[in-house]
Amino acid sequence: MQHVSADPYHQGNVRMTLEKSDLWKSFHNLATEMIITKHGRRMFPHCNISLSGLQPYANYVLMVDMVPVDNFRYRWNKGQWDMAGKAEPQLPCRTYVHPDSPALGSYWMKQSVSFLKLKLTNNTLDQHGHIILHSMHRYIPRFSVVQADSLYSVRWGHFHSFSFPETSFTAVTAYQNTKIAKLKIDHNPFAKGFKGENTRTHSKRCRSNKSLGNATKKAKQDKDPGNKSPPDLQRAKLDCEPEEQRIEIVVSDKEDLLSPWALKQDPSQSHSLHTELLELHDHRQDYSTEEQMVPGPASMSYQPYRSVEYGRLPSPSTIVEDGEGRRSYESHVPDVATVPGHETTRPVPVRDMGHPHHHHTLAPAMPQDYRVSPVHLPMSSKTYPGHLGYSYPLYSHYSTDQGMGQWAEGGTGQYSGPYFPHHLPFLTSQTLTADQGTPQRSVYHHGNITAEWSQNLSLDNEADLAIRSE
DNA sequence: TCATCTTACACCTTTGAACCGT
DNA sequence: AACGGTTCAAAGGTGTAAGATG
Repeated sequence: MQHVSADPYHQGNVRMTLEKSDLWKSFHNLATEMIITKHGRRMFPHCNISLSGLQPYANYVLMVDMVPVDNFRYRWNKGQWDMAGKAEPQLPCRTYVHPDSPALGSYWMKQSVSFLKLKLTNNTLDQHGHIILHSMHRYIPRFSVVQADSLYSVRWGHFHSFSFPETSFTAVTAYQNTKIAKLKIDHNPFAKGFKGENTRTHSKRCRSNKSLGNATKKAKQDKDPGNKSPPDLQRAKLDCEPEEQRIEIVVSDKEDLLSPWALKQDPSQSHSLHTELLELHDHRQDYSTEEQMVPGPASMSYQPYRSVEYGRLPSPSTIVEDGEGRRSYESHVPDVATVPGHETTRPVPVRDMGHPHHHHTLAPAMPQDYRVSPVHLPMSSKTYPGHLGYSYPLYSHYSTDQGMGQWAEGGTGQYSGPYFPHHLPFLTSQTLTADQGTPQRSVYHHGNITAEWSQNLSLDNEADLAIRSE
């Protein structure tokens, strides 16, 4: 198969559209909750996007990670979400790489891209590559498209990052809002067993009135329909992070952006703001990337964008809405290739991860600090038509107050060294797991061992592409 | 006591192998 | 032998209830 590398300086205008936007909005209007479990739970609705504006014969890697919306912990109280203090220290941020990555632009644009198999967990020691989240914290998925011929070269790619306000959610271990649970039952085919009140199981499960479950008890509290919004939600900072690591999120309550928190509290204010910005300013990075927040329909009269060209001015952008309610964001930012020469050549000690001053060692084109990003690779990255493949999430930044047990403990596939290869600030240290129950490819990326991994990856990708081209 | 988390469970869909007919 | 359709069992995705935990 012939690979044609696109001129990084003349990339097209990348546009991303959220599929099933209406469904997302339905959940968003009730304050979306996503169950997280020890062994990992899929999202519902799951992330499904479509892409355009890619170069058909250039390879791209698609990724998604979960960005904390703010720096608070929440609690469900009397039918509404209340702030319940400061957020827990940030966990090792994992990035889920779409199992088809890398693939040609034509492949990504041919059909919508599903992140169905992405799983969320609250298990900080998870080794299955699931995205680790804190319960009772709020997140928003961030999709990233980077032109790269392999995961190996992602580090040099130019990132286009997109977020959709209606996909924000609160991670929970059990549903707090029964309306959310009901909505999930209504739309998730796997939950059909819970449809209808007259089912055998339902009557069986309701046999005990004195032992009402969490959600049942909460249902009584739901009598109060007003989901009030913490006023501070409109502007919150991750001030638990060092200055350089702060993610600033500016959110207005225009339209339904975070509406369960804002509109229902005081509808009169729902249209008081005519700006809708959600900026994720990650000051840690000095790299070139674009991060774009797709606004709600009501915001069509203006041009909100979140194209954060770190160190550069944001560029013009266009909001596009099709007849089916899908919204997309088109990037007009001229891509600027980042070159390896921007990186430092000094290895970074593990203990310094998350240090406020480490950002100078960053690669120039990563949405987060991926210097210490152990990569999960499957035994094979092959995916077949009609079958979803494995995931090989990347791991991003740590902060100093995060437990490192996940990486520090010994054994197969465990990181054991204090340094990361200086020439691989992005793909580093290990392959922890493939899929559950799958034999692990354990490679510690030091020196020429890295080349071994690279070779394996390359071979897998070649085979993958060959299969797809058939 | 309370909020939150974990686990087991029944029910369901999805998946893929086996089987059959053409 | 190859292909396509059907069947069926296993695997795995759901929310709920009940108990555990801190």
